[in-house]
Amino acid sequence: MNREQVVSLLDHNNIRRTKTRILLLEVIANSDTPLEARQIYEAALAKAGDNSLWLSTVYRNLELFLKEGLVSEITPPDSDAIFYRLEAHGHNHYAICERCHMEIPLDLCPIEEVEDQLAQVGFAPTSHRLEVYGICKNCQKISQKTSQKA
Amino acid sequence: MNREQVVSLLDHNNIRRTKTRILLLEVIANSDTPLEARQIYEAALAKAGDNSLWLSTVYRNLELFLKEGLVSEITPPDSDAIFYRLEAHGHNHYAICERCHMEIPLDLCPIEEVEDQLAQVGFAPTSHRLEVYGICKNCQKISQKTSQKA
DNA sequence: GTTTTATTTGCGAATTATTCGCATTTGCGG
DNA sequence: CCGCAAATGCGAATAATTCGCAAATAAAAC
Repeated sequence: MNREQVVSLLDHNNIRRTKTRILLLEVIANSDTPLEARQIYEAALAKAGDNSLWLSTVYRNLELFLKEGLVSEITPPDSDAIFYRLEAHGHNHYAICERCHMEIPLDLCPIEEVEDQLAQVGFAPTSHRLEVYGICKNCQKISQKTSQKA
Repeated sequence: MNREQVVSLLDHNNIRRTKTRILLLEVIANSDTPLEARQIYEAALAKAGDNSLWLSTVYRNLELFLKEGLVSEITPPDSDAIFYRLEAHGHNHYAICERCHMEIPLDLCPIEEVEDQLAQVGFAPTSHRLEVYGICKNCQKISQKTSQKA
């Protein structure tokens, strides 16, 4: 995702387009794995040359992006880290590798199946997500090489 | 879930049954909403009379429970709080109210549908979860009463 | 049912993550 | 351009999480 696309993403959501926000969104959008707040900050620093932004600003903007639905966060089932990723336009179905955190988007949306059940109890859904955790093909290979006995 | 059940849960997972762990699991298991670390700590204190445990111990045990798969954590899509709940024996499909955090277990498991796709890319699933966020019936009522105009 | 041994906890200190406050700067509509 | 609301720089304050180690405790071995 290039700068222009990021900018129009901001515009469409009525978010003022500041240097920092464009930078942060570029980092998030172009990462192939979700990132922690700290990682986003460091990547942004690296991308821009030192001293160009502040950690508190990262937090403030992550909060904003979250609220506006531009990004979403996930936590793996066996740790308590929080990772942020671009919220891909209603596409909340992923397989996520527990080693490298790579995400594989899933085509099928299983929400229809449960809608009946929800309707019966009067639950009004606003969003949903399906996450399949496991080990991706590549990481399987790596662990084969690594563990000759264990 | 009573004390005995909690104890056997620990036993089955080869976790030493200490006073603290039983207490913590009881709190988690008997809450009808997921709780934050701090809340678990406070509820446990209240349940046991003051000074009987320490926040760092709560963290240590949550980490353990997570690793052993006794509990799991979730974060709502629009905040970065981490909530812990009993991991209900492979039952990872919930509708979660964004107001009161109540969970409604879902009957259907949609994982089979995506298995083909995952197999094609060599992804080996270990766990999955489906979360539907929204507003439960009860909270809908409340907001009707509250907001006479807005 | 004692003794032994490895684990867990109490407790506070240390570290890290997150939020706040406020003066200065910056987007953006007129 | 000008003005104003919003955003950022920056550090301080607060909250969350982890660490260290001696004392307490659970399960194993006797």
